[in-house]
Amino acid sequence: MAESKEGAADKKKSKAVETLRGMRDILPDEQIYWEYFRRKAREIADTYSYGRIETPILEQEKLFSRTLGKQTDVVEKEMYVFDDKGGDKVALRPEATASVVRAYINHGMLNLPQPVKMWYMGPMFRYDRPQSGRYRQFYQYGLEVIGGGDAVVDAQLILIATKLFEDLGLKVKVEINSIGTMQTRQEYKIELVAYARKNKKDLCEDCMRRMAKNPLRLLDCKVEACHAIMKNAPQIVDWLDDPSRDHFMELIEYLDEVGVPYVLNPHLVRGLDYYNRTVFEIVPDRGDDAESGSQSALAAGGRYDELVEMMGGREQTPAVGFAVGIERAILEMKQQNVEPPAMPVPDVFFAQLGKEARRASLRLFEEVRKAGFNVVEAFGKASLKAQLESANKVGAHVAVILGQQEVQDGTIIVRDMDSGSQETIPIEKLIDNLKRILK
RNA sequence: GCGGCCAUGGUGAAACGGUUAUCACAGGGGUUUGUGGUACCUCUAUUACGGGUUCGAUUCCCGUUGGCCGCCCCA
Repeated sequence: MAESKEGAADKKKSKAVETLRGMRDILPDEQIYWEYFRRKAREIADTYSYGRIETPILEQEKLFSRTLGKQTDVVEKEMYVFDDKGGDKVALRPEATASVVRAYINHGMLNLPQPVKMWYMGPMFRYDRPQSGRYRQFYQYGLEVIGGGDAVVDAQLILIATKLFEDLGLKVKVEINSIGTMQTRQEYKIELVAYARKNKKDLCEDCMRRMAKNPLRLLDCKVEACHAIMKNAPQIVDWLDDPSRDHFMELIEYLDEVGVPYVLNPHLVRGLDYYNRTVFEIVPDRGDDAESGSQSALAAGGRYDELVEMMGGREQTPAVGFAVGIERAILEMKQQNVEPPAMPVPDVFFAQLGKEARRASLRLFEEVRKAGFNVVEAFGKASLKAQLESANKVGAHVAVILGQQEVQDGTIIVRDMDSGSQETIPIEKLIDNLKRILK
Protein backbone atom coordinates (compact mmCIF):
# COMPACT_ATOMS: atom_id res chain seq x y z
CA MET A 1 0.00 0.00 0.00
CA ALA A 2 2.77 2.32 0.93
CA GLU A 3 4.25 1.64 -2.45
CA SER A 4 1.24 2.80 -4.42
CA LYS A 5 1.11 5.95 -2.37
CA GLU A 6 4.72 6.59 -3.12
CA GLY A 7 4.10 5.88 -6.76
CA ALA A 8 1.38 8.50 -6.86
CA ALA A 9 3.49 11.09 -5.13
CA ASP A 10 6.31 10.29 -7.50
CA LYS A 11 4.14 10.99 -10.51
CA LYS A 12 6.45 13.42 -12.24
CA LYS A 13 8.31 11.94 -15.14
CA SER A 14 11.74 10.78 -14.15
CA LYS A 15 14.69 11.71 -16.28
CA ALA A 16 15.51 9.11 -18.91
CA VAL A 17 18.66 7.12 -18.34
CA GLU A 18 21.43 7.87 -20.80
CA THR A 19 24.32 5.73 -21.94
CA LEU A 20 27.60 6.15 -20.14
CA ARG A 21 30.14 8.45 -21.67
CA GLY A 22 31.89 6.91 -24.64
CA MET A 23 29.31 4.13 -24.89
CA ARG A 24 26.75 3.97 -27.63
CA ASP A 25 23.99 1.97 -29.20
CA ILE A 26 24.44 0.51 -32.63
CA LEU A 27 20.96 0.78 -34.08
CA PRO A 28 19.30 -1.37 -36.74
CA ASP A 29 19.98 1.15 -39.52
CA GLU A 30 23.66 1.05 -38.74
CA GLN A 31 23.77 -2.72 -38.72
CA ILE A 32 24.04 -3.13 -42.47
CA TYR A 33 27.61 -1.88 -42.15
CA TRP A 34 28.36 -4.10 -39.20
CA GLU A 35 26.79 -7.12 -40.77
CA TYR A 36 28.74 -6.51 -43.94
CA PHE A 37 31.97 -6.30 -42.01
CA ARG A 38 31.19 -9.36 -39.92
CA ARG A 39 30.34 -11.41 -42.95
CA LYS A 40 33.51 -10.51 -44.84
CA ALA A 41 35.60 -11.00 -41.73
CA ARG A 42 34.14 -14.42 -41.08
CA GLU A 43 34.56 -15.47 -44.69
CA ILE A 44 38.20 -14.44 -44.72
CA ALA A 45 38.91 -16.28 -41.49
CA ASP A 46 37.16 -19.37 -42.80
CA THR A 47 38.95 -19.49 -46.13
CA TYR A 48 42.31 -19.25 -44.43
CA SER A 49 41.34 -21.91 -41.87
CA TYR A 50 41.38 -19.83 -38.74
CA GLY A 51 39.31 -21.20 -35.91
CA ARG A 52 37.12 -18.84 -33.96
CA ILE A 53 37.90 -18.27 -30.33
CA GLU A 54 35.85 -16.37 -27.80
CA THR A 55 37.46 -15.39 -24.56
CA PRO A 56 35.94 -13.70 -21.51
CA ILE A 57 35.46 -9.97 -21.54
CA LEU A 58 36.48 -9.95 -17.90
CA GLU A 59 39.94 -11.24 -16.99
CA GLN A 60 42.37 -11.00 -14.14
CA GLU A 61 43.93 -7.58 -14.14
CA LYS A 62 47.44 -8.98 -14.14
CA LEU A 63 46.90 -10.70 -17.47
CA PHE A 64 47.08 -7.29 -19.07
CA SER A 65 49.40 -5.40 -16.76
CA ARG A 66 52.06 -8.09 -17.14
CA THR A 67 51.84 -8.44 -20.88
CA LEU A 68 51.01 -5.05 -22.31
CA GLY A 69 53.49 -3.27 -20.07
CA LYS A 70 52.81 -1.55 -16.79
CA GLN A 71 54.06 1.73 -18.13
CA THR A 72 51.78 1.85 -21.12
CA ASP A 73 48.87 4.28 -21.08
CA VAL A 74 46.52 1.43 -21.88
CA VAL A 75 47.31 -0.27 -18.59
CA GLU A 76 48.18 2.77 -16.55
CA LYS A 77 45.20 4.97 -17.21
CA GLU A 78 42.80 3.47 -19.69
CA MET A 79 41.91 0.10 -18.28
CA TYR A 80 38.63 -0.54 -16.49
CA VAL A 81 39.86 -2.19 -13.30
CA PHE A 82 37.91 -3.09 -10.19
CA ASP A 83 37.66 -5.63 -7.41
CA ASP A 84 34.86 -8.11 -7.89
CA LYS A 85 32.71 -9.35 -5.04
CA GLY A 86 35.11 -12.14 -4.25
CA GLY A 87 37.95 -9.67 -3.94
CA ASP A 88 39.69 -10.52 -7.21
CA LYS A 89 41.28 -7.65 -9.08
CA VAL A 90 39.71 -7.85 -12.48
CA ALA A 91 39.77 -5.84 -15.70
CA LEU A 92 37.61 -5.41 -18.76
CA ARG A 93 39.82 -6.51 -21.63
CA PRO A 94 41.44 -3.61 -23.46
CA GLU A 95 42.55 -5.94 -26.25
CA ALA A 96 42.38 -9.64 -27.00
CA THR A 97 45.85 -10.93 -27.83
CA ALA A 98 46.79 -11.57 -24.21
CA SER A 99 43.58 -13.54 -23.70
CA VAL A 100 44.12 -15.62 -26.80
CA VAL A 101 47.64 -16.49 -25.68
CA ARG A 102 46.34 -17.32 -22.21
CA ALA A 103 43.83 -19.67 -23.80
CA TYR A 104 46.55 -21.23 -25.94
CA ILE A 105 48.53 -22.02 -22.82
CA ASN A 106 45.59 -22.99 -20.61
CA HIS A 107 44.24 -25.48 -23.11
CA GLY A 108 47.53 -27.04 -24.06
CA MET A 109 47.29 -25.97 -27.66
CA LEU A 110 50.97 -26.65 -28.01
CA ASN A 111 49.83 -30.23 -28.62
CA LEU A 112 47.90 -29.21 -31.70
CA PRO A 113 49.52 -29.06 -35.12
CA GLN A 114 51.49 -25.80 -35.13
CA PRO A 115 50.99 -23.05 -35.85
CA VAL A 116 47.57 -22.62 -34.27
CA LYS A 117 45.47 -20.06 -36.10
CA MET A 118 42.62 -18.35 -34.35
CA TRP A 119 40.37 -15.36 -34.91
CA TYR A 120 38.12 -13.36 -32.65
CA MET A 121 35.65 -10.53 -32.80
CA GLY A 122 34.11 -8.69 -29.92
CA PRO A 123 34.00 -5.67 -27.65
CA MET A 124 37.08 -4.20 -25.97
CA PHE A 125 37.15 -1.45 -23.36
CA ARG A 126 39.40 1.50 -22.81
CA TYR A 127 38.67 4.49 -20.64
CA ASP A 128 39.70 7.01 -23.27
CA ARG A 129 38.44 10.42 -24.10
CA PRO A 130 35.90 9.73 -26.85
CA GLN A 131 36.49 11.22 -30.28
CA SER A 132 36.14 10.36 -33.93
CA GLY A 133 36.19 6.59 -34.38
CA ARG A 134 36.96 6.04 -30.74
CA TYR A 135 34.63 4.83 -28.03
CA ARG A 136 35.18 3.40 -24.59
CA GLN A 137 33.55 0.22 -25.73
CA PHE A 138 34.80 -0.59 -29.18
CA TYR A 139 35.00 -3.64 -31.35
CA GLN A 140 37.98 -5.46 -32.71
CA TYR A 141 38.37 -8.29 -35.14
CA GLY A 142 41.69 -10.04 -34.96
CA LEU A 143 43.73 -12.96 -36.20
CA GLU A 144 46.50 -14.67 -34.26
CA VAL A 145 48.99 -17.28 -35.42
CA ILE A 146 50.75 -18.97 -32.54
CA GLY A 147 53.65 -21.35 -32.94
CA GLY A 148 55.04 -20.18 -36.25
CA GLY A 149 58.11 -17.99 -36.50
CA ASP A 150 58.96 -18.02 -40.16
CA ALA A 151 58.64 -14.77 -42.06
CA VAL A 152 56.26 -16.48 -44.44
CA VAL A 153 53.72 -16.52 -41.62
CA ASP A 154 54.02 -12.76 -41.22
CA ALA A 155 53.73 -12.32 -44.94
CA GLN A 156 50.57 -14.36 -45.26
CA LEU A 157 49.00 -12.63 -42.29
CA ILE A 158 49.64 -9.25 -43.85
CA LEU A 159 48.29 -10.60 -47.10
CA ILE A 160 45.12 -11.71 -45.34
CA ALA A 161 44.72 -8.29 -43.75
CA THR A 162 44.95 -6.60 -47.13
CA LYS A 163 42.52 -9.09 -48.63
CA LEU A 164 39.98 -8.30 -45.96
CA PHE A 165 40.05 -4.62 -46.76
CA GLU A 166 40.01 -5.36 -50.46
CA ASP A 167 36.88 -7.48 -49.91
CA LEU A 168 35.33 -4.63 -48.00
CA GLY A 169 35.93 -2.37 -50.97
CA LEU A 170 38.45 -0.19 -49.18
CA LYS A 171 41.62 1.22 -50.64
CA VAL A 172 44.38 0.76 -48.10
CA LYS A 173 48.11 0.55 -47.89
CA VAL A 174 50.39 -1.40 -45.61
CA GLU A 175 53.18 0.13 -43.63
CA ILE A 176 55.75 -2.20 -42.18
CA ASN A 177 58.83 -2.05 -40.05
CA SER A 178 60.89 -4.25 -37.80
CA ILE A 179 61.62 -3.34 -34.21
CA GLY A 180 64.02 -6.22 -33.53
CA THR A 181 64.33 -7.83 -30.15
CA MET A 182 63.78 -6.48 -26.68
CA GLN A 183 67.57 -6.18 -26.29
CA THR A 184 68.35 -4.40 -29.54
CA ARG A 185 65.36 -2.16 -29.04
CA GLN A 186 66.72 -1.22 -25.65
CA GLU A 187 70.05 -0.29 -27.15
CA TYR A 188 68.37 1.62 -29.91
CA LYS A 189 66.22 3.58 -27.46
CA ILE A 190 69.33 4.78 -25.65
CA GLU A 191 70.79 5.94 -28.92
CA LEU A 192 67.55 7.59 -29.95
CA VAL A 193 67.19 9.44 -26.67
CA ALA A 194 70.77 10.61 -26.95
CA TYR A 195 70.00 11.99 -30.38
CA ALA A 196 66.82 13.65 -29.16
CA ARG A 197 68.62 15.18 -26.21
CA LYS A 198 71.07 16.86 -28.55
CA ASN A 199 68.10 18.51 -30.28
CA LYS A 200 65.95 19.04 -27.23
CA LYS A 201 65.69 22.78 -27.60
CA ASP A 202 63.67 22.32 -30.81
CA LEU A 203 61.41 19.52 -29.63
CA CYS A 204 57.81 19.96 -28.52
CA GLU A 205 56.63 19.45 -24.97
CA ASP A 206 55.13 16.07 -25.72
CA CYS A 207 58.42 14.89 -27.14
CA MET A 208 60.25 16.00 -24.03
CA ARG A 209 58.00 13.68 -22.08
CA ARG A 210 58.42 10.92 -24.63
CA MET A 211 62.17 11.00 -24.20
CA ALA A 212 61.70 9.71 -20.69
CA LYS A 213 58.61 7.65 -21.01
CA ASN A 214 58.07 6.32 -24.50
CA PRO A 215 61.10 7.12 -26.65
CA LEU A 216 59.95 5.19 -29.71
CA ARG A 217 57.04 7.60 -29.99
CA LEU A 218 59.51 10.36 -30.70
CA LEU A 219 59.59 8.92 -34.18
CA ASP A 220 56.02 9.60 -35.18
CA CYS A 221 55.39 12.97 -33.56
CA LYS A 222 53.09 15.04 -35.73
CA VAL A 223 54.66 18.38 -34.88
CA GLU A 224 56.44 19.73 -37.93
CA ALA A 225 59.66 20.68 -36.14
CA CYS A 226 59.98 17.34 -34.38
CA HIS A 227 59.20 15.53 -37.57
CA ALA A 228 62.03 17.30 -39.32
CA ILE A 229 64.49 16.49 -36.57
CA MET A 230 63.49 12.86 -36.41
CA LYS A 231 64.01 12.41 -40.12
CA ASN A 232 67.71 12.31 -39.39
CA ALA A 233 67.44 10.26 -36.25
CA PRO A 234 69.11 6.88 -36.06
CA GLN A 235 66.87 4.24 -37.57
CA ILE A 236 65.84 1.16 -35.72
CA VAL A 237 66.50 -1.11 -38.70
CA ASP A 238 70.18 -0.27 -38.40
CA TRP A 239 70.16 -1.70 -34.90
CA LEU A 240 68.57 -5.00 -35.68
CA ASP A 241 70.38 -8.18 -34.78
CA ASP A 242 71.25 -10.41 -37.71
CA PRO A 243 68.41 -12.93 -37.31
CA SER A 244 65.87 -10.13 -37.08
CA ARG A 245 67.29 -8.40 -40.11
CA ASP A 246 67.20 -11.61 -42.09
CA HIS A 247 63.66 -12.20 -40.95
CA PHE A 248 62.67 -8.74 -42.11
CA MET A 249 64.36 -9.21 -45.47
CA GLU A 250 62.58 -12.48 -45.99
CA LEU A 251 59.28 -10.90 -45.14
CA ILE A 252 59.84 -8.24 -47.75
CA GLU A 253 60.70 -10.87 -50.34
CA TYR A 254 57.54 -12.77 -49.59
CA LEU A 255 55.44 -9.64 -49.83
CA ASP A 256 56.99 -8.86 -53.18
CA GLU A 257 56.28 -12.41 -54.25
CA VAL A 258 52.54 -12.10 -53.66
CA GLY A 259 52.38 -8.50 -54.79
CA VAL A 260 51.17 -6.96 -51.56
CA PRO A 261 51.90 -3.25 -51.86
CA TYR A 262 53.70 -2.03 -48.79
CA VAL A 263 55.60 0.98 -47.60
CA LEU A 264 58.65 0.65 -45.40
CA ASN A 265 58.13 3.05 -42.56
CA PRO A 266 61.20 3.24 -40.34
CA HIS A 267 59.21 5.37 -37.91
CA LEU A 268 56.48 2.85 -37.35
CA VAL A 269 56.44 1.56 -33.78
CA ARG A 270 53.96 -0.14 -31.49
CA GLY A 271 52.57 0.92 -28.19
CA LEU A 272 52.43 -2.38 -26.40
CA ASP A 273 55.49 -4.01 -24.88
CA TYR A 274 55.03 -7.51 -26.19
CA TYR A 275 55.83 -6.76 -29.81
CA ASN A 276 59.10 -7.66 -31.49
CA ARG A 277 60.44 -7.89 -35.03
CA THR A 278 57.63 -7.32 -37.52
CA VAL A 279 55.20 -4.49 -36.91
CA PHE A 280 52.67 -3.23 -39.42
CA GLU A 281 49.68 -1.01 -39.85
CA ILE A 282 46.94 -0.84 -42.43
CA VAL A 283 46.05 2.74 -43.24
CA PRO A 284 43.54 4.19 -45.68
CA ASP A 285 44.91 4.99 -49.11
CA ARG A 286 43.01 8.08 -50.14
CA GLY A 287 45.12 8.85 -53.15
CA ASP A 288 46.19 12.30 -52.06
CA ASP A 289 49.19 12.01 -49.83
CA ALA A 290 47.48 13.64 -46.87
CA GLU A 291 49.61 11.83 -44.34
CA SER A 292 47.16 11.59 -41.51
CA GLY A 293 49.47 9.99 -39.01
CA SER A 294 49.12 6.91 -36.86
CA GLN A 295 45.71 8.16 -35.73
CA SER A 296 44.08 6.78 -38.83
CA ALA A 297 45.25 3.17 -38.61
CA LEU A 298 42.43 0.80 -39.46
CA ALA A 299 44.34 -2.23 -38.32
CA ALA A 300 47.63 -2.90 -36.68
CA GLY A 301 49.65 -5.81 -35.51
CA GLY A 302 52.97 -7.51 -35.35
CA ARG A 303 55.02 -10.31 -34.00
CA TYR A 304 55.16 -11.24 -30.32
CA ASP A 305 57.61 -14.08 -30.05
CA GLU A 306 58.28 -13.72 -26.34
CA LEU A 307 54.74 -13.46 -25.10
CA VAL A 308 53.84 -17.14 -24.79
CA GLU A 309 56.93 -17.87 -22.71
CA MET A 310 56.49 -14.69 -20.70
CA MET A 311 53.01 -15.85 -19.76
CA GLY A 312 54.20 -19.23 -18.59
CA GLY A 313 53.88 -21.20 -21.80
CA ARG A 314 56.53 -23.24 -23.51
CA GLU A 315 59.76 -21.53 -24.48
CA GLN A 316 60.27 -20.40 -28.02
CA THR A 317 56.71 -20.23 -29.17
CA PRO A 318 56.80 -17.45 -31.71
CA ALA A 319 53.56 -15.77 -32.71
CA VAL A 320 52.13 -12.98 -34.82
CA GLY A 321 48.78 -11.30 -35.12
CA PHE A 322 46.81 -8.20 -35.93
CA ALA A 323 43.56 -6.51 -35.01
CA VAL A 324 41.12 -4.34 -36.93
CA GLY A 325 39.29 -1.47 -35.27
CA ILE A 326 35.83 -2.17 -36.60
CA GLU A 327 34.42 1.31 -35.90
CA ARG A 328 37.29 2.80 -37.83
CA ALA A 329 36.86 0.38 -40.69
CA ILE A 330 33.19 1.28 -40.91
CA LEU A 331 33.97 4.99 -40.69
CA GLU A 332 36.36 4.52 -43.58
CA MET A 333 33.74 2.60 -45.55
CA LYS A 334 31.48 5.62 -45.26
CA GLN A 335 34.37 7.91 -46.12
CA GLN A 336 35.13 5.93 -49.27
CA ASN A 337 31.44 5.54 -50.10
CA VAL A 338 31.34 1.79 -49.81
CA GLU A 339 27.69 0.76 -49.95
CA PRO A 340 26.97 -2.40 -48.01
CA PRO A 341 24.16 -4.49 -49.44
CA ALA A 342 20.81 -3.15 -48.30
CA MET A 343 18.41 -5.15 -46.22
CA PRO A 344 16.22 -7.29 -48.44
CA VAL A 345 12.88 -5.78 -49.43
CA PRO A 346 10.04 -7.97 -48.22
CA ASP A 347 8.07 -9.87 -50.86
CA VAL A 348 4.77 -10.02 -49.08
CA PHE A 349 2.91 -7.90 -46.60
CA PHE A 350 0.29 -9.74 -44.63
CA ALA A 351 -2.72 -7.59 -43.70
CA GLN A 352 -5.68 -8.65 -41.64
CA LEU A 353 -8.96 -7.22 -40.51
CA GLY A 354 -11.07 -8.33 -37.61
CA LYS A 355 -10.50 -10.74 -34.79
CA GLU A 356 -11.31 -13.94 -36.65
CA ALA A 357 -9.09 -12.95 -39.49
CA ARG A 358 -6.27 -12.02 -37.16
CA ARG A 359 -6.36 -15.46 -35.63
CA ALA A 360 -6.25 -17.14 -39.01
CA SER A 361 -3.55 -14.74 -40.16
CA LEU A 362 -1.18 -15.64 -37.39
CA ARG A 363 -1.27 -19.22 -38.64
CA LEU A 364 -1.30 -18.43 -42.36
CA PHE A 365 1.65 -16.10 -41.94
CA GLU A 366 3.71 -19.09 -40.90
CA GLU A 367 2.77 -20.98 -44.02
CA VAL A 368 3.81 -18.13 -46.25
CA ARG A 369 7.03 -17.73 -44.35
CA LYS A 370 7.79 -21.44 -44.53
CA ALA A 371 7.15 -21.38 -48.27
CA GLY A 372 10.25 -19.21 -48.44
CA PHE A 373 8.80 -15.75 -48.82
CA ASN A 374 10.17 -12.77 -47.03
CA VAL A 375 6.95 -11.72 -45.38
CA VAL A 376 6.18 -8.94 -42.93
CA GLU A 377 3.10 -7.91 -41.00
CA ALA A 378 1.70 -5.27 -38.73
CA PHE A 379 -0.73 -7.41 -36.76
CA GLY A 380 -0.62 -4.79 -34.06
CA LYS A 381 -2.41 -2.32 -36.29
CA ALA A 382 -6.17 -2.56 -36.54
CA SER A 383 -7.15 -0.51 -39.58
CA LEU A 384 -6.53 -1.79 -43.05
CA LYS A 385 -5.51 1.64 -44.17
CA ALA A 386 -2.74 1.78 -41.65
CA GLN A 387 -1.56 -1.67 -42.63
CA LEU A 388 -1.38 -0.87 -46.31
CA GLU A 389 0.49 2.28 -45.42
CA SER A 390 3.04 0.12 -43.67
CA ALA A 391 3.15 -2.24 -46.62
CA ASN A 392 3.94 0.67 -48.84
CA LYS A 393 6.62 2.00 -46.55
CA VAL A 394 8.52 -1.24 -46.34
CA GLY A 395 8.24 -1.58 -50.10
CA ALA A 396 6.48 -4.94 -50.19
CA HIS A 397 5.65 -6.07 -53.71
CA VAL A 398 2.47 -7.85 -52.77
CA ALA A 399 -0.04 -7.44 -50.00
CA VAL A 400 -2.33 -10.26 -49.01
CA ILE A 401 -5.46 -9.21 -47.19
CA LEU A 402 -7.56 -11.42 -45.00
CA GLY A 403 -10.82 -10.00 -43.65
CA GLN A 404 -13.93 -11.42 -42.00
CA GLN A 405 -15.60 -11.94 -45.36
CA GLU A 406 -12.63 -13.88 -46.73
CA VAL A 407 -12.35 -16.06 -43.66
CA GLN A 408 -15.98 -17.04 -44.09
CA ASP A 409 -15.61 -17.71 -47.80
CA GLY A 410 -12.28 -19.49 -47.50
CA THR A 411 -10.66 -16.91 -49.78
CA ILE A 412 -7.97 -14.26 -49.56
CA ILE A 413 -7.17 -11.06 -51.44
CA VAL A 414 -3.87 -10.73 -53.23
CA ARG A 415 -3.00 -7.18 -54.08
CA ASP A 416 -0.21 -6.03 -56.35
CA MET A 417 1.28 -3.03 -54.61
CA ASP A 418 2.78 -1.52 -57.73
CA SER A 419 -0.25 -1.58 -59.99
CA GLY A 420 -2.89 -1.51 -57.28
CA SER A 421 -4.83 -4.32 -58.92
CA GLN A 422 -6.06 -7.16 -56.76
CA GLU A 423 -7.96 -10.39 -56.96
CA THR A 424 -9.71 -12.68 -54.56
CA ILE A 425 -8.55 -16.27 -54.69
CA PRO A 426 -9.28 -19.49 -52.81
CA ILE A 427 -7.04 -19.64 -49.79
CA GLU A 428 -5.47 -22.99 -50.79
CA LYS A 429 -4.14 -21.34 -53.91
CA LEU A 430 -2.33 -18.59 -52.02
CA ILE A 431 1.17 -20.06 -52.02
CA ASP A 432 1.04 -21.08 -55.68
CA ASN A 433 -0.35 -17.70 -56.58
CA LEU A 434 2.39 -15.86 -54.74
CA LYS A 435 5.01 -18.02 -56.38
CA ARG A 436 3.65 -17.12 -59.78
CA ILE A 437 3.48 -13.39 -59.13
CA LEU A 438 6.82 -13.04 -57.41
CA LYS A 439 8.72 -15.30 -59.75
C1' G B 1 45.21 14.12 -18.64
C1' C B 2 45.19 19.02 -22.05
C1' G B 3 42.68 22.31 -25.66
C1' G B 4 38.72 24.25 -29.25
C1' C B 5 33.50 24.27 -30.72
C1' C B 6 28.61 23.07 -29.15
C1' A B 7 23.83 21.65 -26.29
C1' U B 8 15.87 23.80 -28.33
C1' G B 9 10.43 17.73 -29.55
C1' G B 10 12.48 11.20 -32.35
C1' U B 11 15.45 14.04 -36.48
C1' G B 12 16.94 18.77 -38.82
C1' A B 13 16.31 23.69 -37.93
C1' A B 14 13.88 28.94 -36.12
C1' A B 15 12.79 32.47 -32.15
C1' C B 16 16.33 41.49 -31.50
C1' G B 17 16.24 39.83 -23.28
C1' G B 18 9.36 40.38 -23.61
C1' U B 19 2.41 37.67 -24.41
C1' U B 20 0.07 30.23 -25.07
C1' A B 21 8.60 28.45 -27.81
C1' U B 22 7.80 28.41 -34.43
C1' C B 23 8.49 25.26 -38.84
C1' A B 24 9.57 20.88 -41.64
C1' C B 25 10.19 15.77 -41.59
C1' A B 26 9.49 11.25 -38.87
C1' G B 27 6.16 8.69 -35.53
C1' G B 28 1.23 7.49 -32.84
C1' G B 29 -4.19 8.09 -33.19
C1' G B 30 -8.28 9.55 -36.12
C1' U B 31 -11.39 11.53 -40.68
C1' U B 32 -18.71 7.08 -39.40
C1' U B 33 -13.57 -0.56 -37.50
C1' G B 34 -12.56 -3.08 -45.48
C1' U B 35 -7.71 -0.60 -49.08
C1' G B 36 -1.33 2.40 -49.46
C1' G B 37 2.15 5.37 -52.36
C1' U B 38 -1.40 12.32 -53.49
C1' A B 39 -5.76 15.14 -48.45
C1' C B 40 -7.35 16.84 -43.68
C1' C B 41 -7.55 16.78 -38.21
C1' U B 42 -4.98 15.67 -33.80
C1' C B 43 -1.13 14.24 -30.29
C1' U B 44 4.28 14.19 -28.92
C1' A B 45 9.54 19.91 -25.54
C1' U B 46 8.92 21.54 -17.57
C1' U B 47 14.38 24.91 -24.34
C1' A B 48 20.65 19.00 -20.96
C1' C B 49 21.10 19.85 -15.44
C1' G B 50 22.18 23.41 -11.31
C1' G B 51 23.04 28.28 -9.91
C1' G B 52 23.26 33.61 -10.95
C1' U B 53 22.15 38.70 -13.50
C1' U B 54 17.15 40.89 -14.72
C1' C B 55 10.60 43.35 -13.64
C1' G B 56 11.23 39.29 -17.18
C1' A B 57 16.17 34.34 -19.68
C1' U B 58 15.71 29.60 -25.09
C1' U B 59 18.56 34.15 -25.52
C1' C B 60 23.61 37.04 -20.97
C1' C B 61 27.29 34.99 -16.98
C1' C B 62 29.32 30.78 -13.94
C1' G B 63 29.45 25.62 -12.75
C1' U B 64 28.16 20.45 -13.86
C1' U B 65 27.10 16.71 -17.33
C1' G B 66 27.18 15.20 -22.24
C1' G B 67 28.36 15.51 -27.65
C1' C B 68 31.69 16.66 -31.77
C1' C B 69 36.82 17.70 -33.10
C1' G B 70 42.16 17.97 -32.14
C1' C B 71 46.46 16.62 -28.77
C1' C B 72 48.23 12.56 -25.68
C1' C B 73 47.65 7.34 -26.35
C1' C B 74 45.82 3.48 -29.17
C1' A B 75 42.95 -0.35 -33.11
